Amino acid sequence: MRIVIADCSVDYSGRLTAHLPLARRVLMVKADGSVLVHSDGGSYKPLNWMSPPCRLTEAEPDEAQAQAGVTGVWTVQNTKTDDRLVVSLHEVLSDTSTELGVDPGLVKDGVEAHLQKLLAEQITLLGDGHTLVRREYPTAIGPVDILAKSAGGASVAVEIKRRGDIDGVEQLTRYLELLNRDPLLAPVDGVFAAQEIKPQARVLATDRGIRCVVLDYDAMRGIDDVDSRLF
Amino acid sequence: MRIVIADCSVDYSGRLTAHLPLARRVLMVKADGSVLVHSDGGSYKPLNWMSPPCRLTEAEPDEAQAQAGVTGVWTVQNTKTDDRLVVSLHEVLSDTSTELGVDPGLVKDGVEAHLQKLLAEQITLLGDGHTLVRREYPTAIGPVDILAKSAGGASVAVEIKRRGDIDGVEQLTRYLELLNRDPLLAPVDGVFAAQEIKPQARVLATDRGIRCVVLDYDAMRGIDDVDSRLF
DNA sequence: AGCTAAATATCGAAA
DNA sequence: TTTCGATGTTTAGCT
Repeated sequence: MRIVIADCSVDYSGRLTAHLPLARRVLMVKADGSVLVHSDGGSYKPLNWMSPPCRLTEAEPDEAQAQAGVTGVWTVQNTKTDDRLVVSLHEVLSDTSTELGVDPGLVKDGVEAHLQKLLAEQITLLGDGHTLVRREYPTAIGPVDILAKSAGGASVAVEIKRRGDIDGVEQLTRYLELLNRDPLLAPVDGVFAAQEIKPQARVLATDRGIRCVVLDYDAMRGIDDVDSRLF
Repeated sequence: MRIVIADCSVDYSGRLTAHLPLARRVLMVKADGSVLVHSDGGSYKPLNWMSPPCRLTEAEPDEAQAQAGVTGVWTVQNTKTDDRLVVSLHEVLSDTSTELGVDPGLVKDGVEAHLQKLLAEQITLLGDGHTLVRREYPTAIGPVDILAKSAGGASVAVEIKRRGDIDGVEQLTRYLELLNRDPLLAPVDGVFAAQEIKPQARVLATDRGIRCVVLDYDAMRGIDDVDSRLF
């Protein structure tokens, strides 16, 4: 990992073209040759960057560039596409390199897959007497998160989201349209289950006869823990 | 901008919980208090981070932590949510601060609006004899990207995307339904135009009688350049 | 302010 | 390998 702090201007060309005017910035060069250009604000996203696979070449400025105060030019060329990042360095305040080694990587917990697993285990959250048919029930346009049966024996298709948006309702609507063509399943009711359901999504769902269920992740995880202790 | 290179472990809790085992990493502390944890690989995305608004507090390790080799603990707390990032520092190799100032920001060029402009200029890409009626043709549920007429005089509504997804087909379907109610326009054919069309989107479009057209951005831009030179 | 769509998205799993 | 959906998405545009 090489970190350079310098006054620089940056030009990118690839899917789009973009330009960064001269200013003081942090340049991060990773071991794989990728380059990140960071400012002292904004989010974790760099102002500009080049993703691997790519190669960094350093060159002296030509006469006109030198005249403009450029002391060095970095060209970062993607080795598979024609994406290119050109950094024109003016004053360089710092240039240090450190060996970091390979990172052991991130351990995550608590995503949508977990929600699906938990709801499958606690299927009666959909209503008393509900039973699980299967998770990832396959259809021609993709798998339905959960297929269940209600106490009355009707099929229930469940779409699970962390954040319930209009897109999710549209998705479930398509599944329902398809599933209801299957005489072995029809009629199929829809349930839109999410940790948080946006008002517009709720309105659309209700309008289409789709039931909304808000999932309490912590509570579900808690019950899961209790089960783990009991068995 | 403060940059620290150190052996550290990191814990995040918020929307999810995540843990980074002890390893050598780069910590970037921006002027707004946000923190980025970078390794020497991957993309521009940090291994872990805290977005502003947030506050960084540094503390001494407790006895147990000190016993484990921890020399300092950073707690980065989001000031609006209960998201929290905890960095346990072991050996610190480097700790430097630099004043960067406010960045003038990125200048972009060449996105979806450009695709629309190019297709309007090269409307015969839809088929011989096609003529442009207008871009951004207004309807009650929003403007259609392009309205054209085919050689046979039929109306053609075009939805343009950079990446053609199912959403875009749904959007075009809604437009077509509305436009076909207008006796002055009906019948209106649909064309789904994108740089890249996902298979599922293509299936859905075809099923609904919507034609798919893949746009070659570079070729269209090339022709545009030729035109620019001629006139 | 709130919502929707795009992104040089990135990332991971499944087919 | 390609495709597809999720993301602590982030970001920009619009109502």
